[in-house]
Amino acid sequence: MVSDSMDSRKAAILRAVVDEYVNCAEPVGSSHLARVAGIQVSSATIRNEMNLLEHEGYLIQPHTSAGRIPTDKGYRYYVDTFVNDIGDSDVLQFKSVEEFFTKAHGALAEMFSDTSRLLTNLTNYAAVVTGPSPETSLIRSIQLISLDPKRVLLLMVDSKGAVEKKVLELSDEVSESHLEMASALLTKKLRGVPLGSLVEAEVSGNPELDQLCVLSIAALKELQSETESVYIEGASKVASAFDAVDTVRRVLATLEQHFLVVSLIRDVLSKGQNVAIGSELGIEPLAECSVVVAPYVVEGERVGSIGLVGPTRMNYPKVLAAVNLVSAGLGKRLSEG
Amino acid sequence: MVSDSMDSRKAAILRAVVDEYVNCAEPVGSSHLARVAGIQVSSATIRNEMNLLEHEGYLIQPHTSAGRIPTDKGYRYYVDTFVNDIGDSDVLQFKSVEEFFTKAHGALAEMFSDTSRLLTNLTNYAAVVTGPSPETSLIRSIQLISLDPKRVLLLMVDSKGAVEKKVLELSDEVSESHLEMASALLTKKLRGVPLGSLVEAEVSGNPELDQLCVLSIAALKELQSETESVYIEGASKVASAFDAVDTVRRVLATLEQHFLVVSLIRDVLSKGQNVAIGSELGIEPLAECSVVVAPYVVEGERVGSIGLVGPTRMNYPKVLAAVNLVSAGLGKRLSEG
DNA sequence: CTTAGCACTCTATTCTATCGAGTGCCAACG
DNA sequence: CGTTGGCACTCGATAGAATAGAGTGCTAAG
Repeated sequence: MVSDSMDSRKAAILRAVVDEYVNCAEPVGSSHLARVAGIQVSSATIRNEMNLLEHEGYLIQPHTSAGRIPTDKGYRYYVDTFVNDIGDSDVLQFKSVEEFFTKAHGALAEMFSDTSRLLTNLTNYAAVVTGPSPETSLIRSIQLISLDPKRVLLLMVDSKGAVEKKVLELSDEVSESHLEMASALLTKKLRGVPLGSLVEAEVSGNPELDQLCVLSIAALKELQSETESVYIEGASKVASAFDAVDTVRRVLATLEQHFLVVSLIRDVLSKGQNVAIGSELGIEPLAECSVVVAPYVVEGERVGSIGLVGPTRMNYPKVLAAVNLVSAGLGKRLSEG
Repeated sequence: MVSDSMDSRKAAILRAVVDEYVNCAEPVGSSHLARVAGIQVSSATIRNEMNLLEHEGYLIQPHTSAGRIPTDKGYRYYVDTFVNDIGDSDVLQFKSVEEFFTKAHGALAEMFSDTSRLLTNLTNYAAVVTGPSPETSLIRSIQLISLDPKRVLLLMVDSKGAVEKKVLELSDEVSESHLEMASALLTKKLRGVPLGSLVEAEVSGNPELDQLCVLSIAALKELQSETESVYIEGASKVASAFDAVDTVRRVLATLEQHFLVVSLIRDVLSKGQNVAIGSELGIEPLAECSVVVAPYVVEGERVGSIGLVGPTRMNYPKVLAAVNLVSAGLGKRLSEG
């Protein structure tokens, strides 16, 4: 990496590139910027700066002799730096959100799916709303049962007697005795632990046992995410956001795996972030997507979260404003009712 | 239209064209059929027959010197004629459906969305499950209130005191006095009628009043559809079914309008059909789609329905088998619980 | 009635030539 | 020394021309 000296002019240029690219979806060139943006230098100077920005990893050229587009790092800088400039955006939007929440009524589930629809309509991206987590039940016991040499059924019984199950796919065959040992070990370690607060498996020495434990804990985490209620709306917006039908398919297929989306949102929030960009998501099929999330607060407690999924080339200011507005509105509404 | 004499060989050829096109998604030519299908005549003969089938409207050529693809009419004939040949399809599928319903558990809503997911996974098309209609409430009164010259708010109060509202968009301006007359007329005619069994508006003589009545009744029907619970899954399957991203967007946007989907399914069933093909749907953005539906029966009563939405180039035998299997399973499961 | 043969049509593919947006570099300028 | 106009260069996108081949309709013979 080159000496990152980000003076204010370079920052302004980076910002202009992001804004322009978000609008037009086409690589933006130096002369275009000189004309459009409020930057009072010649295109040659802009070219120099863009060159630097490229070497520092904020921009790339899709091919020589095209304009430039922001990298994930570029978007990240944009979000971190310029987001504070943004007031709560349009008044129009503000009013319609307020109106929505004063008129909203009906059951909780309806409230959430309506909120999800509101979000997707406000922003034209796909929206996610997670409901409050089910009361955290405690793990009582865990059983691993062989289905065939490489597939194992995980049974979890919780403190209320509910049984949840999940199939593990192993990479290597495992003996019955190992299964029994792992069952005992997991039950001993996890008994009384709430499903919501699982930590990583500690190493037990034996590699085969470890494999089982790691897989089991991963499966338990999935279970938790699966039992959470999720409302996702706006599939058609995904189809508008990308022009490769293949990307659309990949993204939609991923969004249909609710537990993935839930744990994605959880991960982002747990890092204290509210934006995750492209590769930062760590989910290959969503490499071209960004996620903007916010928790909503009822009686001082974060009970759930809302989020938007769109292309990395996303209108961050607008989306951040929408997410903040809606999460505040939702929290307030739920605190009253 | 030419003298439709559909002898058995022509029917076999039509069938083979549909089968082949469903598989390969490419126009099928005469020589290809002569090779692949179990038809023991030369390609020249097949060509002659295909020519006839085209003139009779069962097939078309996308362009001269491409193979042929079925028209909506072609699919219709295929479905009406050959569907009885089809046993309950794969045993594998049968078993997995049975297994699903013996293991199924959880709340009603969960049951429906799981069923929807089952359907979409079995078939690789988008699935729709409608829950039981809410207890049919009776209309108590109807009020039309002017918002601005061309927009009117319809208020409906039902027998339980619940208020539902809907905005009507008029093509012509309407006077206050007409609104009052229409309100009175509608209330008189519809008082005590269950929302579910609205019939078309009868003519009252006055054209302006009629416009209002027709619009109001349409709005009330929409209201009914909107309050029905719907579970739609498989957006990503839509993205796989079409290769024009624009078509994908259109179809997904339409599927997101739940009331449209619900009334579509209702319409198909009310005609005693269970398949609607392309233009038969009467919904422009779904012109390239087909819908296969089945009601499910609990304690002798049709309480809801399930359906699949895919491209007209859909695997009808498989989908019909799946729909029948699942509706039977769902009905049985709900009758027990 | 069926079928082999053939001329014909028209899309899809490939290749080439051209255009132009955008760049990097350099020399001149304030 | 930062800024700017000028310029040669690169490379994708677009348009046109040539070719290949799949598939047809028709005709004449079996």
